[in-house]
Amino acid sequence: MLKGHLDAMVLAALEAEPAHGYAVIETIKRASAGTFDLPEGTVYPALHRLEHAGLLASAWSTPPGGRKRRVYALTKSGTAALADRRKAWDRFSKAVDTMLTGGRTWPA
Amino acid sequence: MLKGHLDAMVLAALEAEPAHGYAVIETIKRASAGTFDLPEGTVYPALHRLEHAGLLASAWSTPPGGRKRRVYALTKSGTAALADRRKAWDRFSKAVDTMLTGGRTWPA
DNA sequence: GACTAATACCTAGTAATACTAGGTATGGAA
DNA sequence: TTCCATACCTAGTATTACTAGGTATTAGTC
Repeated sequence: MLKGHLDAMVLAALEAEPAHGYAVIETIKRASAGTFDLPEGTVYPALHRLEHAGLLASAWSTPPGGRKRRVYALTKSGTAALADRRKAWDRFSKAVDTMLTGGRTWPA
Repeated sequence: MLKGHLDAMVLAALEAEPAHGYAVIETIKRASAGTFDLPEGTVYPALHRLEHAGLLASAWSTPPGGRKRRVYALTKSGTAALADRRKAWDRFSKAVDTMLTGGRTWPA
């Protein structure tokens, strides 16, 4: 349902500050008002993919009295990629909007 | 890049009037101002899929002095599906927008 | 102390999707 | 007659997101 734009959302979730996988899921759920309640099997592989592509870097951390977490942060490439993805999304969504509404105002 | 929303666009392209595959490609290209220049290998299988799913019906036609074409039209299910897809797109795109802009106005 | 829920990570396998790369054929223009 | 645009098709491929499992820790409850 959201194929192809997951990466952009994951990168965006990490823009403000580095975070671990579970937190990324929570952030996306909250920011999308529940529309995107992504399963872990979707997000963890995506994080690995993005790290492998050099857009994210990770490090293990163990907060005081907490469990071990892998914290991901945007790399320089990741920041650039996010900017690209935003532009791509903008073009993409405008084009789909035009296609689906035919230029009309969407009836209430 | 547009995975998952192709069907909606194909259905929308056929909403105004029935058309054949090649025309659907042209319609989408024009309506999206060139953003979506879909290869035939993407659109024809999609038309077959949608017909198989009962959302489209097709008939061969040979216009005077023209080649044989397969003309597709929305079925009743197709019209309903298009309405659903539009709503889904609306929710989806709003959620991604929020996620990517973080509620901020997008800087120029 | 036992049990449960929430947190936190992971992977193998699967279904679907869109695309690549081919192929066929006709009509009109150069 | 050669080429381009039209018009259709399919087999195979890469990618993607998801399903369905598994492991482990911490905190709270009974």
